Amino acid sequence: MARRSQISAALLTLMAGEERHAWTLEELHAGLARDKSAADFSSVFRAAEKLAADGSVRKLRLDDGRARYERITARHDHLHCTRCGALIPVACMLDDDAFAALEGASGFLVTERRVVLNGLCAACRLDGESQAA
Amino acid sequence: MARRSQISAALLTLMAGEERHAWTLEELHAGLARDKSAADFSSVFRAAEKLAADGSVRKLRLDDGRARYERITARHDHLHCTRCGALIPVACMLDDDAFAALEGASGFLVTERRVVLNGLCAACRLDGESQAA
DNA sequence: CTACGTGCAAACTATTTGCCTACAA
DNA sequence: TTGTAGGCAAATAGTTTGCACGTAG
Repeated sequence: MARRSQISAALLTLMAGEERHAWTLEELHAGLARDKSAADFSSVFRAAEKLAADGSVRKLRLDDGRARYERITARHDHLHCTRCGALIPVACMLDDDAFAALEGASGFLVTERRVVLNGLCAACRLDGESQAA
Repeated sequence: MARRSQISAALLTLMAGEERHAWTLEELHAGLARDKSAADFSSVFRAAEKLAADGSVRKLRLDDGRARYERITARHDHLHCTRCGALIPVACMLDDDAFAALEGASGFLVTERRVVLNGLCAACRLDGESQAA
């Protein structure tokens, strides 16, 4: 595939190298800048979309309206803290039997599962209790 | 609660009266207009947000980036056809045991479940096979 | 020479907010 | 007169696109 995009490569490196689980475009953009691989926001966007298109990363949308990109790893679901914004990966909670039955009966062809539990992470939960906002 | 908002009332009536399961702001706006209850888009937005805030309707975001508002009904999950946009309610598929275990162990407090399966509805699936786009 | 990667700026979509007027309490 | 509803228009946020340039192949 000819010239490999520098930005795409930098994005993959960035995402592989940190513990953060999912990245907004803004975070990716800032991350590259921090690593001296600064690139234009639109270029980051295009590179991220391309990675998502060929399956190298997964794109998802949370209730906060911003898209996230995450590395492809084992299937998992997410906890989303609506206070601090943390996105925490957790083991898949979908009931496979119910799922299979549904797909068979309805004729619906599932291509992506989006399971997100919104709420408060342990830290924010404690925080909120002590200093009730 | 003082003057009841005409728009809020019209929205609830509209949503209760049709089979459509979830509504974008645009659809709500158009729906009111059709019913001779035309209102400004921003007023529809504010009314819908207010209903969502006091729990009369549920707001959710799909991968297409547009917010939807749906009546509160029994707990259910959704199938989202990425071709025709249909949002189909289905019985809840979440594994309650895994769910409870997770909530207990992680300290995460879940306030909302978002379970959406993206894919193709039966109709679009057939359509896509015959006239491969 | 031709395509693709990239930067820069402008366009777009879907909201979201400001401000002003009117009516109900 | 006081707070909220609702219209109108402008502002935002987050993405998305158009165009031009440069270099690898």
